Amino acid sequence: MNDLLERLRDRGWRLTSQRRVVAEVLDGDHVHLTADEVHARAAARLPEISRATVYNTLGELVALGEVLEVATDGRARRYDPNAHRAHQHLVCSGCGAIRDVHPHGDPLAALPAAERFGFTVTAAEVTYRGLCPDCRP
Amino acid sequence: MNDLLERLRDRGWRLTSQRRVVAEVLDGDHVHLTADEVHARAAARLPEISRATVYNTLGELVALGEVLEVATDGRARRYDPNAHRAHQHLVCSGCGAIRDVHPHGDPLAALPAAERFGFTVTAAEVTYRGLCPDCRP
DNA sequence: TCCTAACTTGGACTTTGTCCAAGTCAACAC
DNA sequence: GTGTTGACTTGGACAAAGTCCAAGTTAGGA
Repeated sequence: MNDLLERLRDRGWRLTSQRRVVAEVLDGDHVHLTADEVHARAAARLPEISRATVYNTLGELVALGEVLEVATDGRARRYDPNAHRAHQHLVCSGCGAIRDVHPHGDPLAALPAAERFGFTVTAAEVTYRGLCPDCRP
Repeated sequence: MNDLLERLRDRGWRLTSQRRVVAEVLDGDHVHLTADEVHARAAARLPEISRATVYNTLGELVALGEVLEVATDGRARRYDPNAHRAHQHLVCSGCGAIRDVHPHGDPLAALPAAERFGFTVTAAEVTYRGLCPDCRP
C-alpha cells in the first residue's frame, strides 16, 4: 500500500491525508467496498472527510488503473484494489458475498472474430453467480 | 411477442393494457433498455402509464425468466428480452452501445472446483469491453 | 515563510429505484 | 350482459447512489 502512495506521488498526486486514508481503507485481499462503505471506514479515522472527496478519490484511483470498479448487482458500484492481478468475481445470490476467483484460460479468447462486430475488444469481465455455503438451503 | 403474452396469461397473469405495452416495447433483438427508456416508449403509446407500473412489470418479467436484467455499468439496470438463448454482452466503452454475442464454450466450465470455495455456481455473466467502429480513434 | 494551483467541503441537486394507500379494472360466475 | 372481487395501477413521497459547485483550505515548490 505504501507502494501505491509512492506510485501516486510519482504521478503528480498531492498526498493529502484524505487520499491517504482512502488508499489505506482499500488495502487487502477480497476487498469490494461500496463508496459509502469506504466513506464510513475512512471517516472512522478522519471524521471530517466528505463523501465528495471519497467519490473524487475513488474515481481518480480507477482512472489511474490502481483500483477496479465492479458492477455486480446494478446497485452501488464496488471498488476492488486488486487491480494488478487479473481475476474475476464469484457472487453469492443470497447474501451478496464476493470472492476473487481465477478461471483458467483467457475469457477473451472465447469470443470469435465473427462475434466482435468490428469492435476492438480489450477486456472481459466475468461474474459467476451461485449460492455460498452459508446460503445454501 | 404474442407467444410471450400467451405464456404469461397461462401463468395466471392479468393481461392489462399496461403490461401489454411494456411487453411490446421489449420486443426485438439487441434490445437493452433502461427502465426509464421502457417507460418513455411505453408512454408514447399509453400516456398515463406510471413509472411504478413499469418497474413492477419489469420485475415480474425478470422473476418469470422472460427478461434478463443486465448490469453493465453500475448505473441503470438494463432489460434484455432475449432470455431464451444463452448469450453474453459486448459493450462499447465510448458510447455504451451493447451487442448480444455468443462466445464458444461454456464460460462456467473455466472455473475449477478449487476456485469455487464451496459455492454452488449456477451461472456466468460475461461482459466484453472495447470500442465500437464509430468510437475508435 | 509565502504563494498558488490543487484539493476538500457541505449542501443542493439529479438519477434510479422502492413503497404505499387509494382508486380502477380484467376475468370469472351467473 | 351484469356484478363482484382481488389483482393491478397510480401518483407521490421517500430512499439510495452519485454528481456538481462556489467557497474555503492546504501541500509542496519558490
